[in-house]
Amino acid sequence: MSSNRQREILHAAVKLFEQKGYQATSVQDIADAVGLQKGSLYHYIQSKEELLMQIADAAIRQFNEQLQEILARPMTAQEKLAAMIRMHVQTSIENLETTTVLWREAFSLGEAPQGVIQKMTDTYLDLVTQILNEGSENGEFQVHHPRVTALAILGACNWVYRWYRPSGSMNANDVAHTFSKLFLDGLLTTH
Amino acid sequence: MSSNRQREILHAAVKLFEQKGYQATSVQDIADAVGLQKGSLYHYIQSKEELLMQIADAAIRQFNEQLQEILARPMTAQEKLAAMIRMHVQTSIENLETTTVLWREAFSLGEAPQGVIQKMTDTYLDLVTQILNEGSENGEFQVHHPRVTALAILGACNWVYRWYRPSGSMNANDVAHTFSKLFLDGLLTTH
Amino acid sequence: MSSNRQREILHAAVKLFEQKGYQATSVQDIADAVGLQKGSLYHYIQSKEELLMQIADAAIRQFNEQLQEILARPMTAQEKLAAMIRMHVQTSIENLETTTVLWREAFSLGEAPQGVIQKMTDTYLDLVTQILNEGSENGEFQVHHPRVTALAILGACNWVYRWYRPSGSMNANDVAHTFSKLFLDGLLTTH
Amino acid sequence: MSSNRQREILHAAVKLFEQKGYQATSVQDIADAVGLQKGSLYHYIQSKEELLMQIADAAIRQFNEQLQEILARPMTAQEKLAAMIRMHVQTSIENLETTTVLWREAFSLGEAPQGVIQKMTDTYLDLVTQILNEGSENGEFQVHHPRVTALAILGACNWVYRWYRPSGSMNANDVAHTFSKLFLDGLLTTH
DNA sequence: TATGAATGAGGGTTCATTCAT
DNA sequence: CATGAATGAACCCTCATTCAT
Repeated sequence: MSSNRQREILHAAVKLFEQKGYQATSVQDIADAVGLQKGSLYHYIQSKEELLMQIADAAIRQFNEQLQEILARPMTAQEKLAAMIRMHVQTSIENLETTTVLWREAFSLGEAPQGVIQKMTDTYLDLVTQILNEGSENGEFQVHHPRVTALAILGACNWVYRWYRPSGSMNANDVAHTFSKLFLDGLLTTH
Repeated sequence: MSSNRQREILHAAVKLFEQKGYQATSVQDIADAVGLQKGSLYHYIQSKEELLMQIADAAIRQFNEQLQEILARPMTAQEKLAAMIRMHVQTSIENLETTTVLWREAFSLGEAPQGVIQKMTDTYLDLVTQILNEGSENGEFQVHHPRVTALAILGACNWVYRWYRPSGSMNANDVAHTFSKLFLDGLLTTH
Repeated sequence: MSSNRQREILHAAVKLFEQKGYQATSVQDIADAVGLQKGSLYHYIQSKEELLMQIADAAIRQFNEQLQEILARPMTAQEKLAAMIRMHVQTSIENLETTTVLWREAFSLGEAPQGVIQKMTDTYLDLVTQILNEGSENGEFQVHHPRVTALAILGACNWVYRWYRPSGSMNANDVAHTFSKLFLDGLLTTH
Repeated sequence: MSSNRQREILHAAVKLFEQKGYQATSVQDIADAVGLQKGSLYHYIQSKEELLMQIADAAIRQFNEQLQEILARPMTAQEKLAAMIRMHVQTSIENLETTTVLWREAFSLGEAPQGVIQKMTDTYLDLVTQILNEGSENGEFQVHHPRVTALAILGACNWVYRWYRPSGSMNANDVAHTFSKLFLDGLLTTH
């Protein structure tokens, strides 16, 4: 179904969308990157927007699937949260280009496809909130406002694409560890 | 200097850039919004990009100035951090459109203006990091990695524009309070 | 009639038309050069095209008037031709900007004003041809085809604006002398 | 490489640039002339300016190449000069539109492309000057100032596009002959 | 006299997409 | 499968000119 060429094109699109932005990337740019003529691209894609949609969909889908797996494992809430953070940061960093496109460019999608992405993002938020509620209920966590707390954690994680550089001294584990400590223990020394 | 019309135009641009995105907003759209001919706009602006730059510049500048004020006040580190979070969330929410344009659209700027914005954003990060270092040094905080921690806090705060809706039940204070509790106390009940 | 301001404007226009060309010079450029607003210029001029017309008209008119004077003087044909060449080269060089505008930019005029300039140019050609005919009739000259010969002489003279630089080592007299020798004596040593 | 359409477009551009001038000719005009949409032109050209450059470049190049050929032939200086004049006048007249664009419109080019044309024009001048020097050295010519003399001859020849009309009674040979006589023998009967 | 806001038409260029070959 | 010609709408921006103040 998804031929080599199609994967090539998708990959080129990710790279270009990340570098120049979706709108600033022309179909010609993508064609050049895979060594095809502009017109020939349309044997493989339906539209430029569909390309963006595929990238964003695959990206958010991966986050969701991995989180589902974590939730299915028998762990305490705090272990689940730490695992979620590690997974999220790691995935973001390992697929920095894709993640960038997801969070920065998906806004350029039309209403309908954007709604699809939004729905999956909402689901993801629900799952994270669920971890917090679980910890709250079993006494592990004190959560002031689960949904907003989940949004805070997700905000921190999803902001990573904006500052993380592979050339820097930190790896994904370092970042995840710092995040986990912050969210679980807080900053204060006096508890 | 900044006439009524200029402010009108800026305001219309903020609104349109927030609604449709910078690239999808045409100069014609802005002209229509203020009741001018397309060409007439150019009595007030130099270019569409300059308009975006002005918006982004004013936005990040306001964040910086307010944070400077907070830092100048005689408070403990944890008070400063709470104040910073409250200010940041409140400003983001009160100027939701402007903030959205700042974080979502500034990427469309050319290299040079984007660099200016980036520099101010970096300064802001430095100031927040400074609060953490201060708290760390005087024993108030235990900070695993100050810079990454600052980025986590900023990520959470800057993500607000993506989910906050004025029509919802939460106000800025509610959000800020939840954020502060999370970052200061952490989630764990067992300390 | 022609106030100081009007002369100022004309002068600025000549300078700008010479430097950037008529079409590439905006009314704003001229306004800037004289320290007025674009709109204020129209108290002094009727249109940008009229400015060009005035410059071209004055330029060709001066050539014609000076040639008339020469023709009225009691001289041999060869003296008249030499005088004409000296006058033409000198005037071209002394008013290099104006002359440049005349020959290079007048084409941008509309049909009617261009016709006026053309008529005066034709008259000038007639007067030069007349010198040649005079010399031919009285035996001073051997002229193969008076009109074409006149056009050759005028071509040489009118080309001067394209290569003459005041910073060079030649002055108008040097050029005129070389031209006269060429046209009167020819290049051949064997006569 | 240069398809039919490309030649068609070039030809239409020459015609329009000659008739209306480069600046007054819109891309729309050219598109209309070849029966394409404005945007479709850009499959064949890079820009309007590039079109002008191509025309001017080809024109001056042809003059240079033909002069090189003449210089390579074993002839006396006076024969070379006569041949140069004949070639120049003939080429100018046979390609009257192209020649007109070269001398009248190339000024509208940007600095860089204009410099390229200028360099080739300078080379041409050098070659003509070389003929004069040759004749001067071998005693055929008496040349007062070789470079200025060459400029006079070129001025006369390059002015042709401004007055020659194919509908007139003169052909290229007539003009060339008159020019040659003038430059070689001069006007005076008394030598 | 001088301003500067406003016009309105036009400028060159880009681009996602289609389609006959 | 691949091409590349063609579309047609939209893009940002410029500019000579007018006119109320």
